[in-house]
Amino acid sequence: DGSKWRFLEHKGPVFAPLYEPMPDKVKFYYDGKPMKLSAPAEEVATFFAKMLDHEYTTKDIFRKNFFKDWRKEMTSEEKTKITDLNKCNFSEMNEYFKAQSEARKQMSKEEKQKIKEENERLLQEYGFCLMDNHKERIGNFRIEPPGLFRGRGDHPKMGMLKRRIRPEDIIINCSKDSKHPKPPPGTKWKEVRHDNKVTWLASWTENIQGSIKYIMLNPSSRIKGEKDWQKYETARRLKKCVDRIRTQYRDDWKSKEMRIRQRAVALYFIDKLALRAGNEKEEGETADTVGCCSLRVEHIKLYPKMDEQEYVVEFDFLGKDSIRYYNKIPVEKRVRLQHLFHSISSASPICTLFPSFHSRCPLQTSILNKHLQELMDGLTAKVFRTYNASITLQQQLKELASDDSLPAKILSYNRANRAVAILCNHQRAPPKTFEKSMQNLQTKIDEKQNQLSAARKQLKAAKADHKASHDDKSKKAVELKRKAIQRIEEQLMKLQVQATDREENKQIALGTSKLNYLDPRISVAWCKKWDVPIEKIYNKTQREKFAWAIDMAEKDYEF
DNA sequence: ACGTGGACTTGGAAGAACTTGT
DNA sequence: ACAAGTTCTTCCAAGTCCACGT
Repeated sequence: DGSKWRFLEHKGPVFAPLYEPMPDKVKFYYDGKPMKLSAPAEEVATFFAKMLDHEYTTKDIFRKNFFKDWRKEMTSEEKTKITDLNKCNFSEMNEYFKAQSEARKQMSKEEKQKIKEENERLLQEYGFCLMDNHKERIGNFRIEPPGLFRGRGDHPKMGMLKRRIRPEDIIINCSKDSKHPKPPPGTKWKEVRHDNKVTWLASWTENIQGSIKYIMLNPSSRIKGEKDWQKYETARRLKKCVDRIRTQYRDDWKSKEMRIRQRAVALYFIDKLALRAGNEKEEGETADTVGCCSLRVEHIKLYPKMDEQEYVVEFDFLGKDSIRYYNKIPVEKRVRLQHLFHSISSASPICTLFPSFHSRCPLQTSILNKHLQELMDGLTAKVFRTYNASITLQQQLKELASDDSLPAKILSYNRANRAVAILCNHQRAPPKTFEKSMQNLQTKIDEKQNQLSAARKQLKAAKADHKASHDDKSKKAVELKRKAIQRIEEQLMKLQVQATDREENKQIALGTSKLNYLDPRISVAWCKKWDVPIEKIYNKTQREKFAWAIDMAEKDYEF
């Protein structure tokens, strides 16, 4: 009936610590002269000071937005005095924070232990709730602290002040018959409601985009786990009818109706390239990123012939989180789509790729999803990502499966995982320490190789010795050397595998696919089949999230 | 039918915690 | 014991999709 729980009790959120004013000796300078700031202005200044080493603070938009919002917190005198951000010197504040974090690192064991215990106490008190007779872990029980908004990519709002959230901003959601959370002394909640049609425990409206933020349960909770399971079951249902759907959209490429042809091409891209749906967004409110339906002419190039291949489409656009998507694919004969090639050559680059000439509006995700819903119950664009990710993992694991050593098996698994991450375009910035850590590994490999050749020489010597003397002692020595070589060879192999894995993973982020796209039962089954301990694949958090799958899947599980 | 707000999933980066080698 | 390196956890932004109201 749409209700998500019958009973819900919790203690409410933990608020961000109050602002602690700077010690007097830490000065802010305007135009070279020290200046004491009012507490509100000083607090916002510290947000900027903390980020001084970050590239953000050099960006024009960031500086402009910050300065505008900072001025709103100033007293009228401050406002008249401070008129130019370039004349502001936050470096003492910046050094103060660096010193503080250094001091934190240098704390004694006891002090660190004390902090740890305090955190643990907070977690025990606020980090859990009671939902339908189960104690469940809350995902984010701390309210986001105030600070400067950091968007990704070219975000027009970067640098704006994210304001402090007070109890008066918070809506609490819990059972009527539960012990309601108490607001801090002298304050009130915005509202206490009892809505069991939703899963969140508390919410507030954030001031940058005006969107709502929630406090929800941890992925290990029943409510998230069931949903996750359901998601993979939907993807498995798609597996059963994907052939039919593919046949249909190929047929639709020939449709007389432009609308249907466009829909079919979009669907093809979503299926083949695992593109996101691409909802329309309000212009100027966010970074300019696109998905399938919001692709513009400027994002693709068509090559009637490229190298050996005919009809190549080149994609180059910024997707979610402003991550660049770049790919070239030869399209199937029938998708050489008259209309795609036609309309693109004449259209302006900023036109959407799927405009509509006959109806007023371009292809929208809602239209696409409505169509998908008719093809299969519960089918939406993102199900294709889940389906293609999971089926790819399963296939790759079949191909890569081997009776190799454990490290080799894990390399195989990571490679399969990597194939999925590449499909979904999950990229990361190469780690700052990447080159160095590769070098270190190489040094280790070289050392191991030297060790190996030394050991081989020793074996030879031992053999010669044995030949000469033929006694038991020398025979034993030969055996020992053999064993030593075997051990070193294993170690060397392990290092080499590690190096390969790391190199291949330089710019690939495996986490997102592992956590959100791969049916965990595939991995559990693979572990059981090949005798790989599940801990090698999933860490503690991941095992908690996928507890349902670990319980459920046997070695013959098929996605 | 359409547009908007709301709820929930997905995403990479940064910071914290742990491990390893010296 | 400690510094460096690696892995885990947290953070919070940015998507998807649906329900609801007009």
